[in-house]
Amino acid sequence: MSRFNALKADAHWQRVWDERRTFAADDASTKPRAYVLEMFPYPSGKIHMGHVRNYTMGDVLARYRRMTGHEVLHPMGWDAFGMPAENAAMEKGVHPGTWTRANIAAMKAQLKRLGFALDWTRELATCEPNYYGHEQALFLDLFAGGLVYRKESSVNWDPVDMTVLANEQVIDGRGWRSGAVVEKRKLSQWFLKITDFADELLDGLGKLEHWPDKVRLMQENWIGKSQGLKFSFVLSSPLPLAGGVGGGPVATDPDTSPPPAPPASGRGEDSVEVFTTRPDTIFGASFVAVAADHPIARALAEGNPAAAAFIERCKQGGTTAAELETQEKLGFDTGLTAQHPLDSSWQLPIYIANFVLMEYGTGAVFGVPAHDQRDFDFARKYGLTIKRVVSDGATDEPAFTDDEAYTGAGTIVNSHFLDGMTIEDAKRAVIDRAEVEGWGTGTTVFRLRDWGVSRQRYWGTPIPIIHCGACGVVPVPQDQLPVILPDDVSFAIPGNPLDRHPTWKHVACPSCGADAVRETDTLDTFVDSSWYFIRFASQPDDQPFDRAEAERWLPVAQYIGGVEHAILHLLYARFWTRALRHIGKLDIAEPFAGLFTQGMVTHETYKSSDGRWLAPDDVRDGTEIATGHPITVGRVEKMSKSKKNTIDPEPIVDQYGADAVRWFMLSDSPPERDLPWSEAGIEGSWRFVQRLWRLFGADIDDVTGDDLPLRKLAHRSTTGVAEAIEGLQFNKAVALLYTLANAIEKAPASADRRTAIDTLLRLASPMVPHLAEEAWGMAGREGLIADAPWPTVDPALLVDDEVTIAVQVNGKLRDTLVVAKGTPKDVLETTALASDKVIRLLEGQSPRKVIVVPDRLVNIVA
RNA sequence: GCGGACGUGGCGAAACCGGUAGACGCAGCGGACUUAAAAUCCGCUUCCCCUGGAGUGCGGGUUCGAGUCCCGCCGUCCGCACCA
Repeated sequence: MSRFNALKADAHWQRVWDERRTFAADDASTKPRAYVLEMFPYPSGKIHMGHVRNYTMGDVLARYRRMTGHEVLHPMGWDAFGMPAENAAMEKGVHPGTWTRANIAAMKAQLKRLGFALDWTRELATCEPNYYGHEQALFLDLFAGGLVYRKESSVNWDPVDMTVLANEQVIDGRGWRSGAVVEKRKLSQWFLKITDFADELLDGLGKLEHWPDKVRLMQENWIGKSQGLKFSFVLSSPLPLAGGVGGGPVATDPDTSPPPAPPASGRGEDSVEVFTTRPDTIFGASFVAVAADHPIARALAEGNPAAAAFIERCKQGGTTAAELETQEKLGFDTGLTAQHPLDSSWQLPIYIANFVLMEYGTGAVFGVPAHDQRDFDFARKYGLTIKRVVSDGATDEPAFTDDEAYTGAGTIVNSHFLDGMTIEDAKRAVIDRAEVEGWGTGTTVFRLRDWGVSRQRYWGTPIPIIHCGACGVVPVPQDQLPVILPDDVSFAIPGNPLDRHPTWKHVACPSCGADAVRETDTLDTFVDSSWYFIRFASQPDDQPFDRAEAERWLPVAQYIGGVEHAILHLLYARFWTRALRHIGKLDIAEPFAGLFTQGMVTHETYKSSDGRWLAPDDVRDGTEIATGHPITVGRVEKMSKSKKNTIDPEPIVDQYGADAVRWFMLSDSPPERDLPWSEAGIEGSWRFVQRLWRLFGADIDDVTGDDLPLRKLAHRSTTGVAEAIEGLQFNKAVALLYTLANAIEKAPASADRRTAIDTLLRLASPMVPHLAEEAWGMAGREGLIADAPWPTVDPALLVDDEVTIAVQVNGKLRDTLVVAKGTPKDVLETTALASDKVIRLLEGQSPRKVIVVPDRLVNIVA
């Protein structure tokens, strides 16, 4: 019998699936629906092993759901805007669109070769006007709904590339591409009001039962809800102001919508507002500190060179983790003092401090050195009072002699009316009193910031806004959408080609007809990926989606992707979905009912004798092929170009076929953990594919006879594999299939064996679909196995009538008994005590105690 | 610093509610077939001082019984990070 010819079979069945549109989802179907989605790829040009693993997992689930009678939506598209296309344009002189579309074509061909059960009729690319035009419409809907605003904000500016960089693109203070020192610049940026949904997004996490705890926790921390007290200290002397500092820390653009945040300096120029989560320690305060860019600091700097110099110094501080770790707490005594809200005779010094962040809370804090480590360090350095107000039970003395701050539980002391209270009670008491007396309010503060979506880039969705000298910000009218990116752009010089395009940005104001200019910023590509799963579910020409149609598919039943998207993408998509609900476009709260984050594909790393990284192809039998020198084998790490330990899937598919690659992706490692790629592993997968082929191809006509144990195993395997796939435990499903295949190979010919082979074929078909179709066709079966049902299970065959009982003496295994299931306790005990080994161990003594667990074990305590 | 996850053979890993630790795969070893090799098939494969003993990172505890539960360490990885 011949080998399984994967190359031939793969191509054949992929064509058949395509021609028959086997995996096109039917919107009109009455079957239960299952929306299975993997995170769509960025079209970099080539798929990598991570894609293969991700899409194989989704594919097995999608194919399994089809077999269990679901109408499955399993689409694929392209997250096609983004910087790499512009970089390619700059480096190779190719248009970003040309580059991107060629990459899409290449990657689509690669994906097709893996035989994924995808509905290609719904393919979309975010860089096409028929996608981003609808996104512009949604953006304007959100704008009309009050969820979009514009304000000036500080950005990372690369002065060489003349563009804004994301925080992730700033490495040690320099642009990742240009290497230029990044500047902070104030630019007018568009923001989405994700903070309006902070509480909702946080609460919603609790209902996402089918999400990994890890991701929920990460989002919870990211949203960062803190409850406490916001209150004002009255300044003891008026600020030496030159014309006033204005309302808040952030000067607002004249043409903006109202910014959501109230001015941070509270009641005006004669007070400083602070936020604290520890109002219970209010009597332990010994100073007030404001951020370097706080209005008070800025006002002071105008007339005080020393203050100005200090603020400059703060700004130079590094922002990397390591720098923050070691950076000294620095303060500048302003000479100003603030009056304690509960004691008008108590004056606290006001410092400008480098550890206070303008972005969080009110940009000002009060310091309680005894019970906050940072305040403690600061107080030690500047000789400020350290007063105990929380007792750990050891002492109540106000003099605090410990070496570090005490942040644990305890009783409030040295605090007037709070004395004797617990921390929680004291918090409540101070907030109540502040609210009654009117100097503060109980407040919730979030770490989450509004989402800045402006990017000074060409290859993105144009923000559909027109700036008119007379009318201000004017949305592009719906009938003028989409705002299409011009094709005739040049990347010869840095900066945003849209901004310097000769004609594109010049338009008549839709409102008054005067000369006006388009917004030349484009949207963050995370906007594109915040709603693509809705467009997959419904894609009419005249609107972003049909509400009823989308609601029939959504939410996504199972979403699968990398954990690197745990926060940004998944939080933005959750926000966008809730924002659409808020404006009445779609009544879905959570876009992804189930989430699974898969592990990476890893590989050994190799280094030459002189320390160069070597690719797996450069290495054979512990030596470098080119030089013959011995190599060192390094850790197993994530595949990366820099360490040269990548394996390109394409030649692997050429050599072993899609099914062997798919099988390998599912074998051995639990899907959420890393999968170490190995040559031996793919060889093993290939051998198993061939073994299956031999099993399926054997002559099995006209055999009769029973094989009850095998029949039972086939039924047990069917439930086992089903449970494993539903739980996304593909490694367990694979192990069960090996076990079943092993048993079938060993079993003599019988009718049960023939049926077991059919069962194995169906159970394995989601994983090795090409082989399964080929075997199915060869056996002369009707239609496609892709359309065949999952085997039915006879529950009676799942129970064993014989069980093996463990016989322990003092908890150690000494013997086993095979007895009928349900054998009564006393019989088990008698049988166990009659065991030769037990008799020998007991040495004639009678047991002190015997524990019997029916169908499980007998433990004899001697 | 804060938060979290994880530590089981040479390797990837299983082990349900506390009940026979190591299923399944890889690698390895022995054998069959072959002129030979590949492929395939059969068997072995946690360790040791092997009629027995030890063993799930280390040290304690609870229990008739602990990989699983509790306490304390050690280590690895991940996320956030001057968050008031």
